[in-house]
Amino acid sequence: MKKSVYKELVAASSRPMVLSILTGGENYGYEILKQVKLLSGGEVEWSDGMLYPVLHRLERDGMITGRWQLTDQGRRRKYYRLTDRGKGQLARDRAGWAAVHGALQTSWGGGNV
Amino acid sequence: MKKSVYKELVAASSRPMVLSILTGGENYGYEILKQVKLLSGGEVEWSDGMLYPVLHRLERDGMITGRWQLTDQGRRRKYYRLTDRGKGQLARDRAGWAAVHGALQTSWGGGNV
DNA sequence: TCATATACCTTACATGACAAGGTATAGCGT
DNA sequence: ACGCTATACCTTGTCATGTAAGGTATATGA
Repeated sequence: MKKSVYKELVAASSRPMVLSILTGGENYGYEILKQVKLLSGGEVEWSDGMLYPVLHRLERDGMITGRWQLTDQGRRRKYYRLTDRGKGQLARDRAGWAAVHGALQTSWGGGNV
Repeated sequence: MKKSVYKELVAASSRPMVLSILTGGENYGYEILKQVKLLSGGEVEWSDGMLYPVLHRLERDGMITGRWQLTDQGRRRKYYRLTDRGKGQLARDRAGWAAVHGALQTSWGGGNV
């Protein structure tokens, strides 16, 4: 597993990342895990033991809603969908991320790195 | 205090931000607090109760070294300086940040946000 | 005299990733 | 029939970290 990403960074990005992925339509945990890896070009790999609690919290807080579905192959999946509340949270998360990223960019550019 | 920045984001950015600020030369806690606010255009405001433990951890881990100094006005300050180890950590943090930021950018651009 | 700014520090509490474990089914090779 | 891998979900114990709230002390200006 790639370890360039420290855990605080995972914590900071998990909610906006999941919400953002769900703007592309319903999705389920195992697939989201693969999406994250794909979106980062293989740089970011989440553990499932971290993702499922994230999904449960988001559902508990009304950011997403889940429904169980059985595939033709006989596997059970829990599909999640973004709520209006989740869309609002995503917008706030993006704003926060932009603020911090901007400050880091400025300090990186301004310093003699 | 501005609250667009959730605490996980503070946790993810505190180390690279402090290390980055110290690439500009020696600095002390109270001034770093003001630098962060300045660098973010007022968007990010850290509490001092969060910063001091960060500085202590960084010093404990050999990323920075501190020395006490008395100003002409009779105030005591603890000035911190970046170590080689700290420079290496900053490089890794920047790489991790870039990976996650890239993934978020892709998901934001790819989704119908 | 009193409020504000400077400048540092600590503790109780809640949150969240990580490691490690678990359950169960499908598909493949031998 | 057996074992291995992938799919697909879940939980628990431990550790790290921000927040809120408190503390100490000095300088400056109204």
